Amino acid sequence: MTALQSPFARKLGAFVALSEEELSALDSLYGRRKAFPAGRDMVHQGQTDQSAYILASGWVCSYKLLSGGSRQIVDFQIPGDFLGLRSVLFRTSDHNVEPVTRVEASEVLAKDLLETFSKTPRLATAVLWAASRDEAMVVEHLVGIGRRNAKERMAHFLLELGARLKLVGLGSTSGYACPLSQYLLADAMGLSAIHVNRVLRELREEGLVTFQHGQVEFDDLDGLVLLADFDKTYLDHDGPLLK
Amino acid sequence: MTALQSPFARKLGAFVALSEEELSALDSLYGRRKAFPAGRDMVHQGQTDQSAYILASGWVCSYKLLSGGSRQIVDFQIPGDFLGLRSVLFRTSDHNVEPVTRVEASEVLAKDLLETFSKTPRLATAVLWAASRDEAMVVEHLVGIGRRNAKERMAHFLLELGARLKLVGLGSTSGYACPLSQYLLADAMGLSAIHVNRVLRELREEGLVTFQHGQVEFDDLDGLVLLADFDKTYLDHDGPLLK
DNA sequence: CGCCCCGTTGAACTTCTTCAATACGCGTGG
DNA sequence: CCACGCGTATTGAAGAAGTTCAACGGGGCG
Repeated sequence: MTALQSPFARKLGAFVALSEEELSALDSLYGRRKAFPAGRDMVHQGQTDQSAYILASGWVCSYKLLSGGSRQIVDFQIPGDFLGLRSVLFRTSDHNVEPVTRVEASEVLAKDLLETFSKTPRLATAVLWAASRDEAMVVEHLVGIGRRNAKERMAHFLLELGARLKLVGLGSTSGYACPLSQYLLADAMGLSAIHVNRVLRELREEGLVTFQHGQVEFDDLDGLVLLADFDKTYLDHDGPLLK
Repeated sequence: MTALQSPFARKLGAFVALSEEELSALDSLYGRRKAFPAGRDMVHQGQTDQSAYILASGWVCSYKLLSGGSRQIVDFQIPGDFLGLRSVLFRTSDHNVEPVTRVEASEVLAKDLLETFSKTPRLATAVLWAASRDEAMVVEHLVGIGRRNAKERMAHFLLELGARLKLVGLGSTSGYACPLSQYLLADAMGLSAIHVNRVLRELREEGLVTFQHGQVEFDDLDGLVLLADFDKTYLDHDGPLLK
């Protein structure tokens, strides 16, 4: 159980130390497992009454389109992330969701979710904690686009992604596998794809990070953290915050 | 009662038609009334265990500081807005809150809030609806900074603010009073104050909107909406969404 | 009166975008 | 098996958008 935890359990475990009982309650949450091919939207803007999902494998992005045709990616979800928590609670999806890779996700029914929460409140705390972190990340993203230049922004993004992946066992302080194209990066960072390319080259040439062939390698983690003004505290928590 | 509603009641009423009973339950929510002078932070980053507030008068902004000294304003709160709902539920404030003007706000204790929610669920729905709208606004803000140029961004911002103010009776389709300096606008839009000045001049000279002497006047609302790619639907709802 | 904050404008400069062209890998159909 | 097309990565050069530096005017307040 401990060795083969799901990414979701692993992530929650970083926030709240979970008992065997709570872990099994978590298992009962998982509904039907569904697969989605890369590229075709899972969720459309304005769609109502949809399920939530827990990502088991693969990456997705949440984005909004503008009338001019450009798009802004609001955030990425990686394995272990909860998808559509808000839209279950409020039944309003104001953005689209597109799988970046092939994706496997477990459906979570609103009923089961609420039931589990009332039976194991610590689990609810953990999930809401995770949701709160997601919100904070959107704010941090906003700050980055508004007040960081392209290089700092990219550095911060790669570090944050690394921290999140490490939390679910998909990365380490030395690097991680990353399926994002430069076009996706551009839409996330509010840049052009060409500039993304240049920025990545500069970061590489300065010996800070190498992002090539779907692999991010931190060549100088401290230097990168410094450049990005990255808050290292939540990069490094190995034990649960709440015993 | 109906004539002299608080801004908060007025806003919730736009989402959910409230009965007399629900309105009086709302009244019981309001705790001690506090006043804050302009300029001195009400909430600091990292502060724990603080109250929530409902703004009665005045404007505040929520912002984050970067190590370089620049800051990014995440959003503004106006009369009727709930302040710190999240930090009551999660007890983590990851940003600062500064009054833009002198502010009067009613304290809301977590206990009273939850109690009221369980007694009058429709009120809970209304509050969460409002919270959800706030979240959506942060996302829209992110999109604007990432993918709209300065003029479109400013236009969108002024329209959104107008829509929010109209909801609480502090504005109309022709304009509203706005205490924000060009420096505050700059920090909100991710621009320099100088460029904000230029953009405002251009918008004025093109006959779209005039922002001078603390007053925003929509000179050509349709033209502005067009320029900003503004979703007019929630600008215009005069009646409650939920009877 | 003088100070400070805010608004305003000009001019030089940086950052990022756009346009254009080339290269590479991979899968498909001939 | 190879040619072709498509999506992605890469680079150069010109141009647009926004920043920075510098200076000045006006109004409110101690």
